[in-house]
Amino acid sequence: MASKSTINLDSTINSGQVFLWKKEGGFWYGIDGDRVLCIDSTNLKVKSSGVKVDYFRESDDIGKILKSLKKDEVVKTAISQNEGLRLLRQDPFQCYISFIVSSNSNIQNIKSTLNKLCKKFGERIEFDKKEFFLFPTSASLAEASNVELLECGLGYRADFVKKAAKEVDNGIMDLKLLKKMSYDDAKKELLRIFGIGNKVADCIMLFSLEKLEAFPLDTWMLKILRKYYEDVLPIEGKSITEKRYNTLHEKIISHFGPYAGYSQQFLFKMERDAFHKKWL
DNA sequence: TACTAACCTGTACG
DNA sequence: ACGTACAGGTTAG
Repeated sequence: MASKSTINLDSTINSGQVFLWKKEGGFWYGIDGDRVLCIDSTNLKVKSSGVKVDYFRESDDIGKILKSLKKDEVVKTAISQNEGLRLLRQDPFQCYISFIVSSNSNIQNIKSTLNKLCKKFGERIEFDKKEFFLFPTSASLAEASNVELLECGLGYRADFVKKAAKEVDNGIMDLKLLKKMSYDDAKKELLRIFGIGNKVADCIMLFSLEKLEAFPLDTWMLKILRKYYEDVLPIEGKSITEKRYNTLHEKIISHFGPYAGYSQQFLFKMERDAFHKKWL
């Protein structure tokens, strides 16, 4: 079992998995679906405005997971540089929309757009004598006008967001159900959605749908694989096609093991930090 | 099937 | 001030 004291909040929040967090006077405040989370950075006490969930995945056997991950030397180094980095268990709908918004964008833009979406379409609540806007419901985004969505800075993704929200709102896309499905089946479902490709599907599955074998391959991860895994996991060609993505993913699972998603998170964090890339 | 251009926004740089 | 480069994944051709 993970002890909360082993979690490094700063590393965890600044690792590209969440966007709606801000630090104010020793406290981290974050939006997760229909609630606000507040975490004391020093003793990691969690206060929440809504239902409690295991947001920090404390029920994971992190000792066992880390032991498995450390079989790989590069990951072992990445772990030593980021002790306490953890995967989070996010609200599925927020995660689904967030990573659709993330496509072909960067962390600063994603954060800005998601904040605007919350402000325009989310419920306003007071928590800790501060004002917050919860993540919009699928219904509110499904009904949103194009103009309003564009005002949030979505650009051509406005169409993606609206259609994706509609699919959830009318029940055709059942995110809860995807949690119970296999990796392959859940992925097939997500890929139906306009605006969701391989990378975004893997992010949604890893961060909110209990698929620890998901290994999102973005430009950074491709860079990492070429740099450290040239011999074990060679990538043919310059770009990554659908077919290559799938065959590579299978090889990744057999190399990194069933918790490959955790490996990905450590590697991603390490490499972006090495290039001094900005987080939240 | 495989490759490539187009897509929108915000920021940084000259 | 004004253009140009760049960060990013998915879709459509």
